[in-house]
Amino acid sequence: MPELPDVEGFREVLDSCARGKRIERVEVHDAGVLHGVTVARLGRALQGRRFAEPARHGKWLLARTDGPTLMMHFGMTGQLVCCRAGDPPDPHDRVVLALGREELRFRDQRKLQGLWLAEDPDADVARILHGQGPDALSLDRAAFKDLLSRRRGRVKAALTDQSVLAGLGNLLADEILWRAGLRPTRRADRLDDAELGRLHSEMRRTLRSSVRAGRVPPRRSWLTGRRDDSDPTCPRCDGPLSRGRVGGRGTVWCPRCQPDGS
DNA sequence: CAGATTGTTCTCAT
DNA sequence: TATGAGAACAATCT
Repeated sequence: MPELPDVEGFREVLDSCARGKRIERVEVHDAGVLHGVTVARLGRALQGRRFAEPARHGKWLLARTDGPTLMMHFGMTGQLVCCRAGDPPDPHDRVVLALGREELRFRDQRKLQGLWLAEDPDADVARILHGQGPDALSLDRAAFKDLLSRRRGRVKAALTDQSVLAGLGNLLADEILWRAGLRPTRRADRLDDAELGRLHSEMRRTLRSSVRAGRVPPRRSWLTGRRDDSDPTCPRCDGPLSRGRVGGRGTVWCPRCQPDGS
């Protein structure tokens, strides 16, 4: 689930639930989600700290405090939820930060990613985010075109490569390519200027609507709302959608609206 | 039971 | 050097 819009939603959860509040207690229910930090060290580093304004880069959420920064990555199934203290625990609540009346819970079924601690909020954040490309929402048209036109692989692979631009996942990439009318298997460096321009506009439009919805909305007018149908049809032309594998991920496209050649 | 899954990362091949 | 395929990771669901 978590792509840029979901993580932006978690950032809002963090902002409204935790900003300005003091971390009274750190409960680690499953140390398997901690990366490069022990339970004891995490507790010592966070206890007594106050949350500051959170930030996001791509799919990373940065929970800043008046001390270290807690960095979260949600993998495929992670979420950040704000509960009242004493709300019934979910079996997948891996880490709970008690804030007084509220609790911030890092909930994750599969534990593919998790929590990192940046004790030095400048150096460590930079180290952990090293290799991430620019955030997809902050990329202007010129920079986007420049980035994509240097990629010789498939355009979908470029869009979902976090080192090229950060934030797009499998659903968003398919949705954006469908809207732009581009086959996911097209080589990025063979897209012409108009196609790159379209791709950039559709990326921004799709991201904006998705951020508003807190996820890539499965509306029937979107590709995302059709991709799990047993015989999916294109919301635009009503023709059958194709399924395949691009860059190792399940990919859906419309053979009519997303032509093969250029 | 086999196969699939919205994320990342690593290895090996091209 | 850059890409791509496939596996691995974990825990389900179909």
